[in-house]
Amino acid sequence: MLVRWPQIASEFGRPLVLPYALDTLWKRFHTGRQHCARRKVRLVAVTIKDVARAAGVSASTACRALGSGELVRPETRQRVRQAAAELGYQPNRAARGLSTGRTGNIGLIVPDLANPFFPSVVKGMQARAREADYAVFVADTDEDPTVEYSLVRALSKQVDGIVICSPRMDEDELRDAAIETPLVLLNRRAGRIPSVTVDNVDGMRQAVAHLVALGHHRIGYVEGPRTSWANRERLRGMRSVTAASGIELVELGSFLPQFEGGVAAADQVLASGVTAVVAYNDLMALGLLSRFTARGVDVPGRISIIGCDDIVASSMVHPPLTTVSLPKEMTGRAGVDLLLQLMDNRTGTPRRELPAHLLVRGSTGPAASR
Amino acid sequence: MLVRWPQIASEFGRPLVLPYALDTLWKRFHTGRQHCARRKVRLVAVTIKDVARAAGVSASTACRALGSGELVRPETRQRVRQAAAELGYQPNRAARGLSTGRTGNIGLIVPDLANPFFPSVVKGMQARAREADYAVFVADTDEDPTVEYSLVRALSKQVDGIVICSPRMDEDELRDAAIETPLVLLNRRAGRIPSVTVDNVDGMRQAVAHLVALGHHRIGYVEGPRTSWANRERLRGMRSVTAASGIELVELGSFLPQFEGGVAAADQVLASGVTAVVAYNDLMALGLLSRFTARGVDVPGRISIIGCDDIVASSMVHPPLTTVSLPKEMTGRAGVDLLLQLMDNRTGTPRRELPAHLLVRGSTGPAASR
DNA sequence: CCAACTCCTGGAAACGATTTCATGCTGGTG
DNA sequence: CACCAGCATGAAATCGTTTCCAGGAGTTGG
Repeated sequence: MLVRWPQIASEFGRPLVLPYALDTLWKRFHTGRQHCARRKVRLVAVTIKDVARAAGVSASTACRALGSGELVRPETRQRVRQAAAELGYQPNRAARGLSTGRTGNIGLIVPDLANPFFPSVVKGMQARAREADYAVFVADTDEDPTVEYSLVRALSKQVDGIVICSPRMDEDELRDAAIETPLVLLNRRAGRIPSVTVDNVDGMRQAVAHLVALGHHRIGYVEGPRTSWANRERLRGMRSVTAASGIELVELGSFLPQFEGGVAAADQVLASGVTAVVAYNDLMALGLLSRFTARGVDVPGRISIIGCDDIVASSMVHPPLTTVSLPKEMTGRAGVDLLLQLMDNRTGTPRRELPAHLLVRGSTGPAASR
Repeated sequence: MLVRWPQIASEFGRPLVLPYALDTLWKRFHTGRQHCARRKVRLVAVTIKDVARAAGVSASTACRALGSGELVRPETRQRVRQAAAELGYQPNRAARGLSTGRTGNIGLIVPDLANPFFPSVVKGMQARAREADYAVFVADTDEDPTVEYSLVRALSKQVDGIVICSPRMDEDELRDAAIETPLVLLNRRAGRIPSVTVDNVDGMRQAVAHLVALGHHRIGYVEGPRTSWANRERLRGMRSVTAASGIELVELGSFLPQFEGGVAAADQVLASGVTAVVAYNDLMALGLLSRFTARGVDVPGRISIIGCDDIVASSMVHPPLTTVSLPKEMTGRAGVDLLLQLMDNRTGTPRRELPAHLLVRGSTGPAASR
């Protein structure tokens, strides 16, 4: 039901294809020439009134028929829906937003899109959000907690709820933010704020168990940022698990949670005399590996490395990295789920904890004999 | 000027901090209790009427004062702006959108967020978009041209313009899409659609010149997807440059533009007897490198590798990858620039071509003697 | 036979910002 | 003194959707 309309097209400056009945457009054009000329986009929109007219009902009935469908005779609803489909009606989100106070958008804040961990989370969020007919704004803080807070404030006007992935803010700020707008945290717990986390302690348990089985007795842990909740959890896990197995734990850091941080940590790791090391994340593990390789230290012959996250790059290096794999896309999906739940039912503190699992690849091997 | 309001807070179900004068809120609450209860968010909003009242003018004047500032006495404008600042006024985007027909959003479509090339582009776009007070919707097509087109249609209702990065659609579809909504292409040229591209031919020239200087005479090119314009350009560049230098070019592929594609290509590269290979992108180059390392082929001793893009992972491997570095964030910024330009002046076909430059790292060396 | 009730529908009033149109005021000119 | 241009301002209409309210049609029960 597409109609070409040369007049408008010429005023518009280029060819136009309009999903609209010709006479209606013509009337609009002539009754409000100036208006149309200024607001060009308007011309092509099918409104709910058009649908209502086509179905022979009022706008209010059309609205009810297209919405919940309650309080309308099934026969009427059917007629309206068909008219809407035929005209290709798509509700104007701005108008709906104005009327309902909802935007139909959700926001996602991540520390650094350049860290391959986060794009995976974004993918998961988007997939789930689209299913629920929400669109996602993504914002990046460059690992700056200050930016993080101001982003929450700025975004909160444009979205119905916000998901923050691995927030670096302190707990008070998070609480403040959660008061202003529905908020869900990923990879972090704080107060009564809904959150999706991964069982870091169990992840570390699997890593240590693997190393113990390979005969390692002295294991290093390279810390990431102290502001990271995940780092604190992983450290806690390493401590309790090594203590339980009678293994000696050497704590190193903290370092930047990036490749460079791992490079910087490498020589300290070697000097500490451990035969295996667990890094806060894969980027750092890759940094360790790179520096070891450059210094001619054999991995895993002389030292074993385990990362955390399972980013794509970790299987691209040689040897491929043994790592504690986190369900990244699932984390994103679960975050949206919780947010949706939170948005129509403000009570409660939903929480979700997802499992991690160890992925054994080439960077771990039997402990070197002393 | 924050006021706690226990009554509303209790109805709201949790503590609330309101940036608003107490008496006005009180009035609103009592005149429209039900309404307020339903539309909870509304309660805390400062509208332009509040600003107008505070400044002692009408809403229309307030609007003019906050906008262009024309047609208002400077003194009045000053007063209105101050009132707005004091009340913390933030215009309701939905209402503005309804009135102006603009959304204040722009859309970005990328083939695959998991490819580290694209997040960098996203970062650049976002930085520029925020400067212009636009928000960015990001969507991911999973390399599927069909999804790409339907995403354009879906997004176009919610945004003022769309940027597509490395589109895989064919040219006709792109043209159709560009008719419906302002559109800018990144890494692709098609018809008269505005675009930001990188000088791929010159990038290949630099790569080949480097290899020639190292004594290579027979060079391979591993193709990416045939639907990729960048791939065609790079191939074209390789052909013309090698022809001009009297070098023999071996074309291989096409392969998936991912790590796995490079792995798959590696053995064919070896069998072809070249001493150096240029890959369509870094992910593929990393795949080649990985497979070579696994087979015990010395890089760069036996064979040199050059990638393209300069993703972060390419400096994390051993040896670090020599690559044709593309200005990723700049591409994103320039894309937004063009889109902004296009949105208020529909005529013209702005184009921007950015330079590439070769980054020599460890994966290239002198040609092996035969 | 009328009151009370349910079910569906249409009219109208929001929502908040923008823009058009009308009006009052000032100052300058014939 | 009359008239007009130009400026600053306010009132009102507009965008498209949702929701409230009133009312009509039909049913049930006293």
